[in-house]
Amino acid sequence: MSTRKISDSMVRRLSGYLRQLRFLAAEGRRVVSSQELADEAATTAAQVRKDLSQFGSFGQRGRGYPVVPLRDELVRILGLRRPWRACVVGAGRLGTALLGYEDFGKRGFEIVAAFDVDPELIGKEVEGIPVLSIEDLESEIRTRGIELAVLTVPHGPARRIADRLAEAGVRGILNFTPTRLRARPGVSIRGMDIAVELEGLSYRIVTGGEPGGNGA
Amino acid sequence: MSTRKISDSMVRRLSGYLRQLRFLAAEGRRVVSSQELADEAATTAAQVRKDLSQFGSFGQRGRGYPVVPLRDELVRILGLRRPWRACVVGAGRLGTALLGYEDFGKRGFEIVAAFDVDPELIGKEVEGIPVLSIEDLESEIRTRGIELAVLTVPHGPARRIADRLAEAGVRGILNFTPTRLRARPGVSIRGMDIAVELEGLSYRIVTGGEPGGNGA
DNA sequence: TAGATTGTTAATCGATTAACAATC
DNA sequence: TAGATTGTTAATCGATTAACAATC
Repeated sequence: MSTRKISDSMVRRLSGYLRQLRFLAAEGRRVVSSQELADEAATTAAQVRKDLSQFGSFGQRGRGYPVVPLRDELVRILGLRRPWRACVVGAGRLGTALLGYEDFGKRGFEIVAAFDVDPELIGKEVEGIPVLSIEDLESEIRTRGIELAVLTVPHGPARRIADRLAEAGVRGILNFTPTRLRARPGVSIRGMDIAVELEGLSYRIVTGGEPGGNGA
Repeated sequence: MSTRKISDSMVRRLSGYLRQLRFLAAEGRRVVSSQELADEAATTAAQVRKDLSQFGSFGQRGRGYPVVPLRDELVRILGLRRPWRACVVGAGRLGTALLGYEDFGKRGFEIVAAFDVDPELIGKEVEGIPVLSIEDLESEIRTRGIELAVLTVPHGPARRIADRLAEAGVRGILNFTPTRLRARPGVSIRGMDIAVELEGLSYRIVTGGEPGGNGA
């Protein structure tokens, strides 16, 4: 199964191809060229072909790539054939906003619970999702089969809660806190650090460059 | 002034060093080694020294880097000496959550306005920030001297609004929408794409790797 | 002085780009 | 067949790592 090492930037590009393929499939398109995929994902046709060829030969020379089979292939590669069970930890403003983020479902991520410390919230539902006590974090994660966590707690408890999530068997954490989490074996971490991105924008602007970084 | 080309990943590391330097300065620490900065920013001591040496010689051999001067140097390099005037476009759940995100101010970004289409919201204040009509986007941006925009509108209008922001003279856009914005000369763009990051997590988990990507 | 740690050069590694034969 | 476009190899480019002389 051709397992080279795949860089983060390549995985991001694969997400971009998948998004475009889903769009084209919905429109009924049958075939797409590497050039067209490249345009949407802000890369080059050569890069698209190189990326895809890591996993097999999905296209037809002279014709392009068949939309639906390639989409399904990318869904398989990215591990999205079945939905992931996820929770939001921290039902504050940001957490609540994310509970209502409808694209989660569309993209294969099912939010099954939220956790918070606030007694006012615990036991209620927000956006149709039950808010549970963070005291029961470990047991609820186990009984509900939760695999991913979106972390939106304050800086103070962030590390400790990340440790508890790892302990409870969560496989991945999407970290919206301004806290750098230390790596834990068996747990993948992705950071969404607003301050870091804003500082990146600031740097690009003052140096007069618009190498827009990722273009997402 | 040493102007090599600086990669996005390097700018992200610089943000990480800055964060740690601010923390150390608040604690009263005088000196820090490349090794200590590396530990916090999830990189290596050699990388830290290489990164910093792009901009000058800030350390003392045998002693390390002086905390406050290096912090100030990074503030200067990243363009953070004066605060950036920013707005949030789209005062829905996510936009509102971001309006209350206190770290903006601490890190040198001042939110001076929000924009929305909802007549219920227009004219009110949310988190002490005035919500203005998106009809007045261009004029308000100009009169209020807004330089950055945080985009949290739905997919539908995202491209058009990004174009209007660019037209009105905004220098940078932090894009929380699931829409890929096309580059515009003079406007830097950073994407915070939740779906892309979740798919990245998914891939890392199914391939059993925890090369946690960024660790933010 | 002896120990520590930077700044910088050279070596390595990995990712991107270019080119083109294969083939639809 | 002629034109288009992939898959793949080779060339280029850039980023990271290692090593060590300089020097505090």
